[in-house]
Amino acid sequence: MVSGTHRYRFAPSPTGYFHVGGARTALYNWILALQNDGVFVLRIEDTDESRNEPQWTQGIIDALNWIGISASDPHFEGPYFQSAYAEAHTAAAKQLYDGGHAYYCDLTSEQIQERAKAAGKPGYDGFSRERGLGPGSGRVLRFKVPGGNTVVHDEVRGRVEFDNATIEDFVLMRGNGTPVFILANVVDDIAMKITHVVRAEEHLPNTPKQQLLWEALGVAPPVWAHVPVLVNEQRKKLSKRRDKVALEQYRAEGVVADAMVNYLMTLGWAPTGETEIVDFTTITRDFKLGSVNHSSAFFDVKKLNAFNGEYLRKMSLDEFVGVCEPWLTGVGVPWSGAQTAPSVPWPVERFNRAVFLRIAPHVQTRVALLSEVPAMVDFLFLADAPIDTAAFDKAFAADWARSSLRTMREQFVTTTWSAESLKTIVEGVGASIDVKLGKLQAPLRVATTGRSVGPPLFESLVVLGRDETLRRIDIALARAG
RNA sequence: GCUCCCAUCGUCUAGCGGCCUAGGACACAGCCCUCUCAAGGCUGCGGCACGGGUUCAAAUCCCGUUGGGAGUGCCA
Repeated sequence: MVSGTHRYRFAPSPTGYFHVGGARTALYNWILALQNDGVFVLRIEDTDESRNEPQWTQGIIDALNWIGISASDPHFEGPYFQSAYAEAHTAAAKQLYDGGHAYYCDLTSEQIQERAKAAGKPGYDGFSRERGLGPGSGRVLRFKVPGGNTVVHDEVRGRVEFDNATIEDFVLMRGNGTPVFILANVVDDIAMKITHVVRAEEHLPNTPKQQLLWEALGVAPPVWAHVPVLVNEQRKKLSKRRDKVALEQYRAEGVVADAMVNYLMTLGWAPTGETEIVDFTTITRDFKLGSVNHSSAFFDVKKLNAFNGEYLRKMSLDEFVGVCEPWLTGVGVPWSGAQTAPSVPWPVERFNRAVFLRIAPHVQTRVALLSEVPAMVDFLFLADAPIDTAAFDKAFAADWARSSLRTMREQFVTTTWSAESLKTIVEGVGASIDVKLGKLQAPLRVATTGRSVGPPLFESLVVLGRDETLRRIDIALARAG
């Protein structure tokens, strides 16, 4: 086993928004580094020039920072850029070639396919192994896979054995002289003294190749750990193309970091105890690679949202108001990169923090996502009630609707402007015409808030104010005809 | 096709040979609470893929079947 400092790494390629699966893998590595007082190395694998965009790198750093993996933490190292290590990759390739572990091949992929077809076996058949070709333009460098077996010792899966005969002589250097992922990855891991490679299960099949490379390079392989992949409803690996996987998107919708981290950690692993809602300290204390599940896990947005709702409700009022702010003002949270800030439904100058503070306790128990907050309080900051036509028509369909609303209005003029007295008035009106409060409040609610659902009505009206309430009732009465 | 991985409620999981009549959470349904909607409380629905072994005893160990998934690029 490894002695000395544990060095973990997270090696994403900057090819798009930050993937939730990547977030989970990063979290595993981070937690392990924290537990062992080790190091979390961030390496940006930017060797495929065709797919890389520089802006994604900052996105990765921002995303990591959001979930608590801070670049300024002493356990954090990097970012390193794979592209900066090209010389080391080339040198390793030469070492492998000189040592007889690799050879050049000039076959095109078409030729390889033809040979495979003729032989009835898929893959490259080692045609150039003994041809003694030297380097040259268009020639790829291939690894000479030795005979025998390769046994991978995996921290989550145990012992996995591969028959080397099933591993073809894979490419190390492209025809244009650039290294491919598998070589660059291993060389970088060696250069960065990585001791533990914790990554998604999709990498398990090429682990024997990497292990062979470590050995050919004369270095003892790291501890491997392959964690199950995250899948969609169809049980397919989460993909950027067809699934909603961008961490930034969940953030923009109002998922808070703690909820995201907690939820991600319940996928493939579970905290001990009765509840799944646990803080990060508990997670870092209890997490064990050995207890990570072996099967893929469905990334369930519904459950994520439920977690988020719990986190929101657990906050103090101040905290809650604080996290709501960006959705109310359009500023406050760094929607970095290509992510656009949410649009606020009212003119910014109409927003009043003190007013929101009064209604906030009632919205706190009613939202799962922060992005749902504006629609719940927009009636307070819009010049007029944002009338939902269908709700309006339905509320005013009853024959008692207009008359009862008029009666309420009359009494609203002189009453004490408190939730209790408003409720008493409405109840009184209801009793006189034998209509239950639940039904009777509908016209009043739609007239003043524009919607059939929302925060408690009387508290809302108190915050709205007497004058505005009366004005909106008049408008609604006129509209109802 | 080949290689590898996987298999407990619909979903995420607890369980690592007897504490299991299989526990929790999300979702769903009902009830309570209630000015709408939530939140909260209670209740319910629902699972060890199948077949063989091993054992006094198997969800737990072994083998097979079936079913999923991943990999199979001069992508990472």
